[in-house]
Order: sequence, then C-alpha cells, then structure tokens
Amino acid sequence: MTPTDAELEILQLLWSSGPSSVRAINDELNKRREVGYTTTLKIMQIMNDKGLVKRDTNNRSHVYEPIIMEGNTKSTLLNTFMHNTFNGSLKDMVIHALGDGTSSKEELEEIKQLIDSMQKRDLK
Amino acid sequence: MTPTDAELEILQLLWSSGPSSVRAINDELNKRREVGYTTTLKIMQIMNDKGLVKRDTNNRSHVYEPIIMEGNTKSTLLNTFMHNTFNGSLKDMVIHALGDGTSSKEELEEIKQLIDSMQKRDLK
DNA sequence: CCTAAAATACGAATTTTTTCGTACTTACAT
DNA sequence: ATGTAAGTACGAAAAAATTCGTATTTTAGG
Repeated sequence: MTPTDAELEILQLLWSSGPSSVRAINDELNKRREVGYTTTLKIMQIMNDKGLVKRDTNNRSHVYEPIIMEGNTKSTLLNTFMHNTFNGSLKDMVIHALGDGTSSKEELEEIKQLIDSMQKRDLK
Repeated sequence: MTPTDAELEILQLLWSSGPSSVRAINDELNKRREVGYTTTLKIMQIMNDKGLVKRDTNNRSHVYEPIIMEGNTKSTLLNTFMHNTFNGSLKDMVIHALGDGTSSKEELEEIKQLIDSMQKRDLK
C-alpha cells in the first residue's frame, strides 16, 4: 500500500532519522509548521494499522520504525505520478524538470553519468 | 491554481484534443473506466469556476477549453511532487526513474541529448 | 405544438484524508 | 500515596475530492 502525503512526510523523517517516538517526529514537523501532537500520533497509528510502519510498545513512549522500503516506495509514487502527469514518459518529465533551468552544471553532469552507467549495465 | 487528479485527467484530454464538449470528454474517459456523465460535467463546471478552463455557452452543448498552459501546469505539479517525495532533488528522482531499467536505449540517449542542449544553453 | 432525447444546474451523499478534543493510562517526583 | 506531566486510544469533526441523483432547460423532429 502506498502512503498519503501526510504519511509520506512522516516516513521521510523515519527513513532519515531511524526509529523515533511520536514526540520526536512531532517536534521535527513543528519546525516546519504547526501540527498538533495528537494529529501526528493519529497518522502514525494509522500507518501502523496499514502496515507501513511497526512499533515497539514495550516502553510507555512507543517507538515507530518504517516497514516499507524508501526506494520501493518512492519508485512506486514516481511511477504513479509520471503516469498521471506525463503519460508515463520519462523523457517528457525530464524536459519539464530541466525546463526552469535551475539545475546546476554539476547536477546535469551527474545525471548524464547516471544514464551512462545505466546504458553500460544494459549491455551486459 | 493547481488541478486535482480528476481535473488533470480531463485537462490532458482538452490539451490534446482541443476544445471539447462534456459528452466528448466523458466518452473518452469511459474508454478507460466507467464514469457517470454528470460526474464529468461537475468536474468540468468546477474547473470553470476555478478558472482552469473557460467555456463557450452559445450553443446548448457547451464547449470547454483550457486556460492554464500545459507546460506550466505540469512543471508546477512536478515541482511539488519532487519537493514532497525527493526533497527537491532532480538527481534522486532520476535515479528512481531509471531504477527499474525499463527505459529503452533510445530514450536514454534522447535524455542525454536533452541535457547536452541544456548545458549548451547555459553557456550562452 | 408537443414530446422525447440530450444538456445543464445544483444539492447532496460518499469517500478519503487530515486534524483535533477528550478520556484514559502510566510513571515519576515529591 | 498521590498529583502532575507525558503518553496512548479513539471517536468524530473538518476539509478536500469525487460521484451521482434529480430537477430543469433546451432543441430538434414529427
């Protein structure tokens, strides 16, 4: 199953920070915007019910940890988005991504090298 | 303002087919899945209220036409998505897009050339 | 003219997601 | 032991998006 936007925002924090309490996550979120503690709690409970995360309830303060993998999850989200918005065309998507010209020369070079490495892999 | 998913699906048809009646759009949608006529009508009316499209009401069957531009709209959607999912990193997004290895050799080559043309433009 | 087919208008039900209030529980400090 | 601070549980409100039923209007054909 695929996360909603609110769930994804929390998942990102769990992926980068590792297992965390609701308090820790809520504190992080509140650095960006005001969110009630029970709101964060509820989303994390829902994610637990859905099987997106698991939690350790041994201590009073429960510790949550992602079950779904970051890479798989993002690839799935990307595929859905690319399908909905660009009719599945990676090329069209890249065109729009490059369109505003905010990409640095270095970033563009890195991406070209990425593609090169993909092409080499295909040859094997 | 940015379209919802249902709105985007209809906009894509309007962008590719040009000004269309509700009937024509609903017929197209029903090639993909079952949608009630009044559902399509309602979404198109909402888009008109929001200013995403305009319509010609001179004839009984109203003809809708996009106001927002395809390129701008997709770029905005892409930026939001890239921000939410990849922390704004184009490179990370491309990594995941290439990850499944379903891109053809030709497509990869085209994308590299796209990047080359971007780099050349930067130099000017 | 009158009717039937095809459209629009519009409110409202549904569905999904997000937010939060309140009740209850736990543990620690005094 | 007991009050208080910090948790959890949970229902339900609020918000956003989608779907559709029904009433009304329009118009072309007979």
